[in-house]
Amino acid sequence: MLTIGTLAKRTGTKVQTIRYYEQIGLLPEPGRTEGGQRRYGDSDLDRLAFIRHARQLGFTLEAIRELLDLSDNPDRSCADVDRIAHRQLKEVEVRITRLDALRKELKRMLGECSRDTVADCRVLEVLRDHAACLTDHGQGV
Amino acid sequence: MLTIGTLAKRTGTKVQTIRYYEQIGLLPEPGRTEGGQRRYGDSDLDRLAFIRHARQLGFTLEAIRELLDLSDNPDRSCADVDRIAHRQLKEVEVRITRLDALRKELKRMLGECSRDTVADCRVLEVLRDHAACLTDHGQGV
DNA sequence: CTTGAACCTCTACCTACTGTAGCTTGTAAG
DNA sequence: CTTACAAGCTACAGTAGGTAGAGGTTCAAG
Repeated sequence: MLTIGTLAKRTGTKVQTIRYYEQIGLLPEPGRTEGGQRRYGDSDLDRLAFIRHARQLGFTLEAIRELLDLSDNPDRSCADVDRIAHRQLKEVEVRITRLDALRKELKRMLGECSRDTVADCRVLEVLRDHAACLTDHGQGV
Repeated sequence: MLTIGTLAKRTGTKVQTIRYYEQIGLLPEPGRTEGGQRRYGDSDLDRLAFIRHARQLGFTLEAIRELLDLSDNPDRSCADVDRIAHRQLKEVEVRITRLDALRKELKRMLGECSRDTVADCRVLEVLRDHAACLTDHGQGV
């Protein structure tokens, strides 16, 4: 039987985060000692490890909830899992594309800075530039 | 004199967001009509455009606050602006690196999926894999 | 003068946690 | 057996960066 602190250390999670996962129903309510402290088993460790790994891969808690549901029904089609993972991959790729454009813009901006006073700072000028800004109302990062 | 709705349309911002920026002190309190409605001038449009453009480049509101402060004191050194922009560039590059690793992992995972039932789904197996997860407690995405 | 779109304030909600206050439990040492 | 104290508990507040809705008021066109 593991205490919440041990579980936290073994999965690299904060104690509060574990209680939070329980609160939102991602982790089942564990057994308690007479005094009311939580005690976990190995299946909790596995489940939490799964959650943390998926989080590291950028899955939202909602997606993880779906994955756990699928995982609990082993006879369902793998295609659902596949679909969720594909969606995640797409999102990651979109984010990368956006960040890359952003990186280029920042580099360009910095390349033009003459390092003089703010009055004629290129960086601020670029940021002030309406032409680029008012015409493009795409999503932020 | 512009209404808040016009300002919103011209900058691609939601009306509530403009009021939110005012609330946190990023935008100055504008003049009001007798009835209490906000009315903006061109300087407000410029400032908001600046904010939105910087947000699109991924700057935090705190960083934008700094940039606006610098912008209001044109005699200060451009180096401060440069420093903020460099910090931003670094952050973006870190995020890209992380996302790219993530993309590779997702692709690898999906490549191995046999599309059978969940019972032997590779995606879930990878997510369950302790070896990778319990040993690496790096920051999430 | 009427209509209705756009404005107002205020409050609550979102994600995914994190931190704090004030109190209780568990455990090891003496 | 007692004591000390780390680690646990609940409950609530706060973070970023907004977004949504209720319920009421104002503005401008027809």
